[in-house]
Amino acid sequence: MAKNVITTTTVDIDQPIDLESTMESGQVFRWEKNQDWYIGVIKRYGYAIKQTSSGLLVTTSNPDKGDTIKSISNFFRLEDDLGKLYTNLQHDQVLNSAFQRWRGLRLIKQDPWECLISFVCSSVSNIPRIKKNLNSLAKYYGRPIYLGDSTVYEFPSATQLSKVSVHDLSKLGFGFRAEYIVKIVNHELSGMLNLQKLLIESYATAKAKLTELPGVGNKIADCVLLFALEKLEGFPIDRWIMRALVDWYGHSENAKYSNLVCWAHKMWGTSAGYVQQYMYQQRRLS
DNA sequence: GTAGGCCCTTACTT
DNA sequence: AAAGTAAGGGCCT
Repeated sequence: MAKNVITTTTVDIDQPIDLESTMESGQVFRWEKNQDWYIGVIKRYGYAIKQTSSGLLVTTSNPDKGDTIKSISNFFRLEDDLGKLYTNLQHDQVLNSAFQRWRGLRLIKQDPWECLISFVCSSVSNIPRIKKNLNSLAKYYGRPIYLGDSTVYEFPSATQLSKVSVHDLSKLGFGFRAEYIVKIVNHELSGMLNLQKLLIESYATAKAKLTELPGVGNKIADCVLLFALEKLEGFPIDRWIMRALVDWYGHSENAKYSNLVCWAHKMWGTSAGYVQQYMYQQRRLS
């Protein structure tokens, strides 16, 4: 038997979905574009995904068709009703134009561990460098997955990263983030950190836990909360969102992070996360 | 509580 | 080519 058996599945989708803007919206770093396909990993399997008129075409190493559909639906949060979001907030001119420009941009539900490490890497970094860092980790410490002609890598668990030293990571170009990552791996290994448990905690409780970790402050915690821990009120404020809040909503440049998040929650409640994603895309790419 | 210096490099611009 | 700067923050004082 060949080890790289792949199957192809059509996933029909009745929700707005734009694969490209979703994959290029700074949520994930390890999905590579090849022609019309995005290639990456979800849990234990490799996937190549292409947008079609009726939804997505998916080629995968996952042998179970039903599980493939479930995984894809889960990953793209197809349970979220974007049409409703667009209607509910269409009175806001800023958001309304972002909704139209980026229609189908969706939040992604990622693996919490990879998400945490990814955003610790993102601190004062840039996209190409973050990608390089994460791909190094995956390639050197993760399990390879064969998907047709391409090889992708499962993101290494804390156990798989247990022997990684600050020196190793420094050589891979992590800079001052190397120390954070080694410490976070140890937190996870010691059981002091339990990301799965945070899935069922409240936003506030989970955020308090995350910000105890070295290298994780307000912003990075919000990224993990929103992109992986299913806290849709998560409202990460990076430079781009800050500029948007100042330019479009009249906030002061030195407004406090937590006050801004509070304001966002009053404005948008549990839609704050989606609002943030559209604002980010609009401010950064338009 | 909070302003400023510092952290390690890389990618990209002048 | 060399120098400068921005890059999806966080920590410590």
